[in-house]
Amino acid sequence: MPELPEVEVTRRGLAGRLRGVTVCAVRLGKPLRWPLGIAPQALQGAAVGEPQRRGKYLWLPLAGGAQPQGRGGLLLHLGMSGALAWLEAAPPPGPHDHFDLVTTHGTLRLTDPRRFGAVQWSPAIDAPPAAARLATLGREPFDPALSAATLHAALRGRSSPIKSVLLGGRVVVGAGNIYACEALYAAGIAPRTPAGRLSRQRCARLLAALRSTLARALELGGSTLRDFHDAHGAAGAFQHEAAVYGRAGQPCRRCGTPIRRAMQGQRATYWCPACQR
DNA sequence: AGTTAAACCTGGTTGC
DNA sequence: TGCAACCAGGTTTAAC
Repeated sequence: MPELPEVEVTRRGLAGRLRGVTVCAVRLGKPLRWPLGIAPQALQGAAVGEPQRRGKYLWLPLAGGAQPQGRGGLLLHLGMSGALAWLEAAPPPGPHDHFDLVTTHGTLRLTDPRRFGAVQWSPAIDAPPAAARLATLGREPFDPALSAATLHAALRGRSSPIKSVLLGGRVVVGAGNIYACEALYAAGIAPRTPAGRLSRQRCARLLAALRSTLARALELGGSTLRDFHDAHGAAGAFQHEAAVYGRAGQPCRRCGTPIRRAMQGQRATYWCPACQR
């Protein structure tokens, strides 16, 4: 679930709450995608910093731990079904609670039924292993340096469908299956169009559509299909506004043509065959 | 190098 | 009702 808007909503919900907070303990549940990479007790006494986001990853800085190797931070990913919660009084962990950062002021808890999520310690965001995770990521969608011209140049020569390229995150990060479908609809571009065949003008439309789609999702607190909740337990509302995602067979909100669904690279793609060319 | 398929997991829904 | 098959927000690895 968690695409850029959901991760950013989570970050904003935590921002300001972690100031002056110190780690008391780390509790681990079932294994997640990656090992933590450090002994949990080494993080005891570390001061928690402000969370940062890169793509769909969160970076939580830690400083001044009881042991010098505690310095660094945690790289977190919510996977498909993860959600982070800030709990001032944490109940005992449930069967899907796989990571607790217990602090002096509350507990940061990762709940993730499918366990595609991850938490990994790294000595710095630009040192391994975090750096390796982030190295292949494309541009941030709201990076002012990302323009229609740079997007057009990055897509040149690529034969993959534009939908797959958006999902890949190596050109521009942030769009997952929901927002890739929605942005392509807003841009009027058929998802199977070879990426390298988009004109510069269509790249401009796509970039604007991606930005407006993600911005609208941020306003609505993201999308909650099932598992996602922000740091304070609130669900998102964007799913009620989706124009194509999950609407196979229903009429296009613009022209009435039934929305189509097809598998593309092992993922379901939704589009309007009349509005998207 | 670029593209595509399969794998990682659990739970909910659908269909026989 | 029971059970098998299929589907789901993402990334990583292996195999063309």
